[in-house]
Amino acid sequence: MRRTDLGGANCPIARSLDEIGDWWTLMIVRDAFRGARRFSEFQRGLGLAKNILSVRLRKMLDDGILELVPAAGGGAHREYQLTDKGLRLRVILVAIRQWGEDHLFEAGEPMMVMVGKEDGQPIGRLRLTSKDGRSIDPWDIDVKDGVRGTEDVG
Amino acid sequence: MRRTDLGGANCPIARSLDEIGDWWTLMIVRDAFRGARRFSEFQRGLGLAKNILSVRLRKMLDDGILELVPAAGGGAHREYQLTDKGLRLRVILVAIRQWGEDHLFEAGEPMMVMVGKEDGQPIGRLRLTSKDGRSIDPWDIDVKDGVRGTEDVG
DNA sequence: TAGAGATGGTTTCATCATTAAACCAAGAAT
DNA sequence: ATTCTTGGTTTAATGATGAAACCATCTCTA
Repeated sequence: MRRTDLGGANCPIARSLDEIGDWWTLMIVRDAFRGARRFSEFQRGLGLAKNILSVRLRKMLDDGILELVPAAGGGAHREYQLTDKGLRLRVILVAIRQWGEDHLFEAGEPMMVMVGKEDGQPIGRLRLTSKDGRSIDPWDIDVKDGVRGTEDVG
Repeated sequence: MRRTDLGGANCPIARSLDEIGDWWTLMIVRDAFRGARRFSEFQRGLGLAKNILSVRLRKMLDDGILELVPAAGGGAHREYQLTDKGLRLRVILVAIRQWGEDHLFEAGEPMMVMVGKEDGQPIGRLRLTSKDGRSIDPWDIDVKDGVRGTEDVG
Protein backbone atom coordinates (compact mmCIF):
# COMPACT_ATOMS: atom_id res chain seq x y z
CA MET A 1 0.00 0.00 0.00
CA ARG A 2 3.00 2.25 -0.24
CA ARG A 3 3.31 4.86 -2.94
CA THR A 4 3.30 3.42 -6.46
CA ASP A 5 6.76 2.51 -7.73
CA LEU A 6 7.51 3.55 -11.29
CA GLY A 7 11.22 2.86 -11.13
CA GLY A 8 11.10 -0.42 -13.02
CA ALA A 9 9.08 0.75 -16.00
CA ASN A 10 10.70 0.70 -19.41
CA CYS A 11 9.40 4.21 -20.03
CA PRO A 12 12.10 6.80 -19.37
CA ILE A 13 9.49 9.31 -18.26
CA ALA A 14 8.13 6.96 -15.60
CA ARG A 15 11.59 6.09 -14.40
CA SER A 16 12.66 9.74 -14.25
CA LEU A 17 9.57 10.85 -12.37
CA ASP A 18 10.16 8.06 -9.89
CA GLU A 19 13.49 9.70 -9.08
CA ILE A 20 12.85 13.43 -9.45
CA GLY A 21 9.05 13.66 -9.71
CA ASP A 22 8.25 14.72 -6.17
CA TRP A 23 7.42 18.21 -4.94
CA TRP A 24 10.82 19.22 -3.62
CA THR A 25 13.65 17.59 -5.57
CA LEU A 26 13.59 19.92 -8.56
CA MET A 27 13.26 22.93 -6.28
CA ILE A 28 16.40 21.80 -4.49
CA VAL A 29 18.14 21.46 -7.85
CA ARG A 30 16.96 24.94 -8.77
CA ASP A 31 18.49 26.38 -5.61
CA ALA A 32 21.68 24.43 -6.22
CA PHE A 33 21.93 26.13 -9.62
CA ARG A 34 21.39 29.45 -7.86
CA GLY A 35 24.45 28.70 -5.76
CA ALA A 36 23.11 27.02 -2.63
CA ARG A 37 25.65 24.57 -1.23
CA ARG A 38 24.85 24.13 2.47
CA PHE A 39 21.97 22.56 4.38
CA SER A 40 20.88 25.86 5.88
CA GLU A 41 20.97 27.63 2.53
CA PHE A 42 18.56 25.14 1.01
CA GLN A 43 16.38 25.24 4.10
CA ARG A 44 16.09 29.00 4.22
CA GLY A 45 15.70 29.38 0.47
CA LEU A 46 12.92 26.83 0.19
CA GLY A 47 11.18 27.04 3.55
CA LEU A 48 10.68 23.31 3.83
CA ALA A 49 10.89 21.30 7.02
CA LYS A 50 14.39 20.26 8.00
CA ASN A 51 13.55 16.57 8.29
CA ILE A 52 12.11 16.57 4.77
CA LEU A 53 15.16 18.36 3.42
CA SER A 54 17.36 15.88 5.24
CA VAL A 55 15.62 12.91 3.62
CA ARG A 56 15.63 14.53 0.20
CA LEU A 57 19.31 15.45 0.26
CA ARG A 58 20.27 11.95 1.33
CA LYS A 59 18.21 10.42 -1.45
CA MET A 60 19.71 12.80 -3.99
CA LEU A 61 23.18 11.77 -2.81
CA ASP A 62 22.20 8.11 -3.18
CA ASP A 63 20.84 8.78 -6.66
CA GLY A 64 24.03 10.55 -7.69
CA ILE A 65 22.38 13.91 -8.35
CA LEU A 66 24.31 15.62 -5.57
CA GLU A 67 27.67 14.83 -4.04
CA LEU A 68 29.41 16.03 -0.87
CA VAL A 69 32.68 17.85 -1.46
CA PRO A 70 35.12 19.73 0.82
CA ALA A 71 34.00 23.29 1.49
CA ALA A 72 34.76 25.70 -1.33
CA GLY A 73 36.15 28.34 1.06
CA GLY A 74 38.49 25.92 2.80
CA GLY A 75 36.26 25.38 5.85
CA ALA A 76 36.17 22.10 7.74
CA HIS A 77 32.65 21.18 6.69
CA ARG A 78 31.47 19.65 3.43
CA GLU A 79 29.09 21.09 0.89
CA TYR A 80 26.49 19.78 -1.50
CA GLN A 81 27.36 20.04 -5.17
CA LEU A 82 25.54 18.98 -8.33
CA THR A 83 27.10 16.04 -10.12
CA ASP A 84 27.15 15.87 -13.90
CA LYS A 85 23.91 13.91 -13.71
CA GLY A 86 22.46 16.73 -11.62
CA LEU A 87 23.76 19.43 -13.93
CA ARG A 88 21.97 17.71 -16.80
CA LEU A 89 18.67 18.44 -15.08
CA ARG A 90 19.07 22.02 -16.23
CA VAL A 91 17.29 21.28 -19.50
CA ILE A 92 14.27 20.02 -17.57
CA LEU A 93 14.26 23.13 -15.39
CA VAL A 94 14.44 25.35 -18.45
CA ALA A 95 11.55 23.48 -20.09
CA ILE A 96 9.48 23.81 -16.92
CA ARG A 97 10.43 27.46 -16.62
CA GLN A 98 9.49 28.37 -20.18
CA TRP A 99 6.14 26.59 -19.86
CA GLY A 100 5.43 28.47 -16.64
CA GLU A 101 6.41 31.79 -18.21
CA ASP A 102 4.00 31.14 -21.05
CA HIS A 103 0.99 29.88 -19.12
CA LEU A 104 1.24 30.88 -15.47
CA PHE A 105 2.07 34.59 -15.59
CA GLU A 106 0.08 37.64 -16.52
CA ALA A 107 1.54 40.20 -18.89
CA GLY A 108 3.88 42.57 -17.07
CA GLU A 109 4.05 40.42 -13.96
CA PRO A 110 7.57 40.29 -12.49
CA MET A 111 9.37 36.96 -12.79
CA MET A 112 12.86 35.52 -12.51
CA VAL A 113 14.55 35.11 -15.88
CA MET A 114 17.46 32.93 -17.01
CA VAL A 115 20.29 34.62 -18.84
CA GLY A 116 23.45 33.36 -20.44
CA LYS A 117 26.51 34.04 -18.25
CA GLU A 118 28.42 35.22 -21.26
CA ASP A 119 26.14 37.76 -22.89
CA GLY A 120 23.59 38.40 -20.11
CA GLN A 121 20.82 37.86 -22.63
CA PRO A 122 17.81 35.65 -21.84
CA ILE A 123 18.38 32.15 -23.13
CA GLY A 124 16.60 30.93 -26.25
CA ARG A 125 13.47 28.83 -26.32
CA LEU A 126 13.78 25.04 -26.36
CA ARG A 127 12.60 23.54 -29.62
CA LEU A 128 11.40 20.04 -30.46
CA THR A 129 13.27 18.93 -33.55
CA SER A 130 13.74 15.95 -35.80
CA LYS A 131 17.22 14.43 -36.09
CA ASP A 132 18.10 16.80 -38.89
CA GLY A 133 17.12 19.87 -36.90
CA ARG A 134 13.71 20.72 -38.32
CA SER A 135 11.10 21.84 -35.76
CA ILE A 136 8.38 19.38 -34.79
CA ASP A 137 5.00 20.25 -33.28
CA PRO A 138 4.09 18.64 -29.94
CA TRP A 139 1.35 16.51 -31.52
CA ASP A 140 3.50 15.20 -34.39
CA ILE A 141 5.27 12.66 -32.20
CA ASP A 142 4.66 8.95 -31.61
CA VAL A 143 6.03 6.60 -28.98
CA LYS A 144 7.21 3.09 -29.76
CA ASP A 145 9.30 0.29 -28.26
CA GLY A 146 13.02 0.50 -28.87
CA VAL A 147 16.53 0.28 -27.50
CA ARG A 148 18.74 3.31 -27.29
CA GLY A 149 21.42 3.32 -29.91
CA THR A 150 19.89 0.86 -32.36
CA GLU A 151 18.43 3.60 -34.50
CA ASP A 152 21.80 5.29 -34.78
CA VAL A 153 23.53 2.22 -36.17
CA GLY A 154 22.13 1.78 -39.67
CA MET B 1 0.17 22.99 8.21
CA ARG B 2 -1.05 22.17 4.70
CA ARG B 3 1.38 21.32 1.93
CA THR B 4 3.61 24.22 1.01
CA ASP B 5 2.11 26.51 -1.62
CA LEU B 6 4.49 27.63 -4.34
CA GLY B 7 1.83 29.09 -6.61
CA GLY B 8 2.45 32.70 -5.67
CA ALA B 9 6.21 32.76 -6.18
CA ASN B 10 7.64 34.97 -8.89
CA CYS B 11 9.82 32.09 -10.03
CA PRO B 12 8.27 30.30 -13.02
CA ILE B 13 9.78 27.01 -11.90
CA ALA B 14 8.12 27.23 -8.49
CA ARG B 15 4.81 28.21 -10.00
CA SER B 16 4.95 25.42 -12.57
CA LEU B 17 5.85 22.76 -10.03
CA ASP B 18 2.96 23.93 -7.90
CA GLU B 19 0.65 23.01 -10.78
CA ILE B 20 2.28 19.98 -12.40
CA GLY B 21 4.95 18.98 -9.88
CA ASP B 22 3.17 16.08 -8.22
CA TRP B 23 3.71 12.38 -8.85
CA TRP B 24 0.84 11.74 -11.23
CA THR B 25 0.02 14.79 -13.33
CA LEU B 26 2.82 14.40 -15.86
CA MET B 27 2.15 10.66 -16.10
CA ILE B 28 -1.46 11.47 -16.99
CA VAL B 29 -0.23 13.92 -19.61
CA ARG B 30 2.08 11.24 -20.97
CA ASP B 31 -0.81 8.83 -21.37
CA ALA B 32 -2.91 11.55 -22.96
CA PHE B 33 -0.17 11.96 -25.57
CA ARG B 34 -0.25 8.21 -26.07
CA GLY B 35 -3.93 8.51 -26.96
CA ALA B 36 -5.76 7.94 -23.67
CA ARG B 37 -9.02 9.86 -23.63
CA ARG B 38 -11.29 8.12 -21.11
CA PHE B 39 -11.24 7.70 -17.35
CA SER B 40 -10.80 3.94 -17.56
CA GLU B 41 -7.95 4.25 -20.08
CA PHE B 42 -5.97 6.45 -17.73
CA GLN B 43 -6.79 4.24 -14.79
CA ARG B 44 -5.72 1.01 -16.46
CA GLY B 45 -2.67 2.55 -18.10
CA LEU B 46 -1.34 4.08 -14.89
CA GLY B 47 -2.60 1.70 -12.22
CA LEU B 48 -3.46 4.49 -9.81
CA ALA B 49 -6.43 4.54 -7.45
CA LYS B 50 -9.65 5.81 -8.99
CA ASN B 51 -10.21 8.44 -6.33
CA ILE B 52 -6.77 9.89 -6.92
CA LEU B 53 -7.29 9.90 -10.67
CA SER B 54 -10.64 11.57 -10.15
CA VAL B 55 -9.14 14.40 -8.12
CA ARG B 56 -6.23 14.82 -10.53
CA LEU B 57 -8.38 14.98 -13.65
CA ARG B 58 -10.67 17.54 -12.06
CA LYS B 59 -7.72 19.70 -11.06
CA MET B 60 -6.24 19.43 -14.54
CA LEU B 61 -9.57 20.55 -15.98
CA ASP B 62 -9.62 23.49 -13.56
CA ASP B 63 -6.06 24.38 -14.51
CA GLY B 64 -6.89 24.27 -18.23
CA ILE B 65 -4.50 21.45 -19.04
CA LEU B 66 -7.30 19.10 -20.03
CA GLU B 67 -10.78 19.81 -21.37
CA LEU B 68 -13.89 17.64 -21.79
CA VAL B 69 -15.08 17.28 -25.38
CA PRO B 70 -17.83 15.19 -27.05
CA ALA B 71 -16.68 11.64 -27.76
CA ALA B 72 -14.50 11.32 -30.84
CA GLY B 73 -16.45 8.29 -32.11
CA GLY B 74 -19.83 9.96 -31.78
CA GLY B 75 -20.73 8.23 -28.48
CA ALA B 76 -22.89 9.89 -25.87
CA HIS B 77 -20.09 10.32 -23.33
CA ARG B 78 -17.40 12.97 -23.17
CA GLU B 79 -13.65 12.50 -23.36
CA TYR B 80 -10.60 14.16 -21.89
CA GLN B 81 -8.43 16.06 -24.33
CA LEU B 82 -5.25 18.07 -23.92
CA THR B 83 -5.69 21.81 -24.37
CA ASP B 84 -3.03 23.89 -26.06
CA LYS B 85 -1.59 24.59 -22.60
CA GLY B 86 -1.47 20.83 -22.06
CA LEU B 87 0.08 20.13 -25.44
CA ARG B 88 2.87 22.56 -24.60
CA LEU B 89 3.91 20.24 -21.76
CA ARG B 90 5.41 17.99 -24.42
CA VAL B 91 8.74 19.81 -24.26
CA ILE B 92 8.94 19.11 -20.54
CA LEU B 93 8.17 15.43 -21.12
CA VAL B 94 10.84 15.23 -23.81
CA ALA B 95 13.38 16.86 -21.51
CA ILE B 96 12.50 14.44 -18.72
CA ARG B 97 12.62 11.52 -21.13
CA GLN B 98 16.03 12.37 -22.55
CA TRP B 99 17.48 12.81 -19.07
CA GLY B 100 16.08 9.44 -18.05
CA GLU B 101 17.42 7.78 -21.17
CA ASP B 102 20.87 9.15 -20.41
CA HIS B 103 21.06 8.43 -16.70
CA LEU B 104 18.52 5.80 -15.70
CA PHE B 105 19.02 3.02 -18.25
CA GLU B 106 21.73 0.48 -18.79
CA ALA B 107 23.17 -0.05 -22.26
CA GLY B 108 20.98 -2.34 -24.31
CA GLU B 109 18.04 -2.10 -21.92
CA PRO B 110 14.70 -1.83 -23.74
CA MET B 111 12.92 1.50 -23.47
CA MET B 112 10.13 3.42 -25.15
CA VAL B 113 11.38 5.92 -27.71
CA MET B 114 9.78 9.02 -29.21
CA VAL B 115 9.75 9.29 -32.98
CA GLY B 116 8.55 11.97 -35.35
CA LYS B 117 5.18 11.06 -36.90
CA GLU B 118 6.45 12.13 -40.28
CA ASP B 119 9.74 10.30 -40.67
CA GLY B 120 9.50 7.70 -37.89
CA GLN B 121 12.96 8.73 -36.74
CA PRO B 122 13.77 9.37 -33.07
CA ILE B 123 13.44 13.04 -32.28
CA GLY B 124 16.52 15.20 -31.83
CA ARG B 125 18.04 16.16 -28.50
CA LEU B 126 16.92 19.36 -26.79
CA ARG B 127 19.65 21.98 -26.67
CA LEU B 128 20.13 24.97 -24.40
CA THR B 129 20.90 27.94 -26.61
CA SER B 130 21.45 31.65 -26.45
CA LYS B 131 19.05 33.91 -28.31
CA ASP B 132 21.13 33.65 -31.47
CA GLY B 133 21.10 29.86 -31.41
CA ARG B 134 24.54 29.05 -30.03
CA SER B 135 24.63 26.14 -27.55
CA ILE B 136 25.03 26.95 -23.87
CA ASP B 137 26.31 24.60 -21.17
CA PRO B 138 24.08 23.97 -18.13
CA TRP B 139 26.44 25.81 -15.80
CA ASP B 140 26.80 28.91 -18.00
CA ILE B 141 23.44 30.33 -16.97
CA ASP B 142 22.45 32.91 -14.35
CA VAL B 143 19.07 33.85 -12.93
CA LYS B 144 17.99 37.43 -12.32
CA ASP B 145 14.85 39.48 -11.72
CA GLY B 146 12.98 40.58 -14.77
CA VAL B 147 9.70 40.93 -16.62
CA ARG B 148 8.94 38.91 -19.69
CA GLY B 149 9.13 40.91 -22.86
CA THR B 150 11.20 43.80 -21.58
CA GLU B 151 14.42 42.34 -22.87
CA ASP B 152 12.93 41.96 -26.35
CA VAL B 153 12.01 45.63 -26.62
CA GLY B 154 15.27 47.52 -26.82
C1' DT C 1 -36.69 -4.39 -24.16
C1' DA C 2 -34.93 -6.74 -20.07
C1' DG C 3 -30.79 -8.00 -18.10
C1' DA C 4 -25.76 -7.91 -17.70
C1' DG C 5 -21.73 -5.76 -17.88
C1' DA C 6 -18.80 -1.60 -18.51
C1' DT C 7 -18.06 3.20 -17.33
C1' DG C 8 -17.13 6.95 -14.35
C1' DG C 9 -17.05 8.02 -10.63
C1' DT C 10 -17.79 8.69 -4.75
C1' DT C 11 -17.18 7.09 -0.03
C1' DT C 12 -14.77 4.90 3.65
C1' DC C 13 -10.97 3.58 6.14
C1' DA C 14 -6.07 2.35 6.66
C1' DT C 15 -1.42 3.76 5.76
C1' DC C 16 2.20 6.75 4.11
C1' DA C 17 4.25 11.46 3.59
C1' DT C 18 4.72 16.08 5.09
C1' DT C 19 4.85 19.56 8.47
C1' DA C 20 6.04 22.24 12.69
C1' DA C 21 8.32 22.26 16.72
C1' DA C 22 11.37 20.69 20.12
C1' DC C 23 15.70 18.74 20.93
C1' DC C 24 20.80 17.75 20.44
C1' DA C 25 25.78 16.99 19.20
C1' DA C 26 29.61 19.00 16.83
C1' DG C 27 31.94 22.94 14.76
C1' DA C 28 32.78 28.04 14.51
C1' DA C 29 33.03 32.49 16.51
C1' DT C 30 34.04 35.64 20.57
C1' DA D 1 35.37 28.92 28.04
C1' DT D 2 31.19 30.07 26.50
C1' DT D 3 27.86 31.18 23.19
C1' DC D 4 25.96 30.86 18.51
C1' DT D 5 25.42 28.50 14.25
C1' DT D 6 25.13 24.40 11.60
C1' DG D 7 23.23 20.12 10.42
C1' DG D 8 20.73 17.41 11.55
C1' DT D 9 17.05 13.70 14.49
C1' DT D 10 12.77 12.81 17.01
C1' DT D 11 7.95 13.33 18.00
C1' DA D 12 3.21 14.21 17.26
C1' DA D 13 -0.39 16.12 14.33
C1' DT D 14 -2.29 16.64 9.84
C1' DG D 15 -2.61 15.98 4.87
C1' DA D 16 -2.18 12.95 0.79
C1' DT D 17 -2.43 8.44 -1.13
C1' DG D 18 -4.06 3.76 -1.71
C1' DA D 19 -7.33 -0.38 -1.79
C1' DA D 20 -11.69 -1.83 -1.73
C1' DA D 21 -16.55 -1.38 -1.60
C1' DC D 22 -20.39 0.94 -3.37
C1' DC D 23 -23.49 3.20 -6.82
C1' DA D 24 -25.92 5.61 -10.71
C1' DT D 25 -25.76 5.85 -15.53
C1' DC D 26 -24.55 4.31 -20.07
C1' DT D 27 -24.06 0.52 -23.41
C1' DC D 28 -24.18 -3.82 -25.34
C1' DT D 29 -26.46 -8.33 -26.11
C1' DA D 30 -30.12 -11.63 -26.27
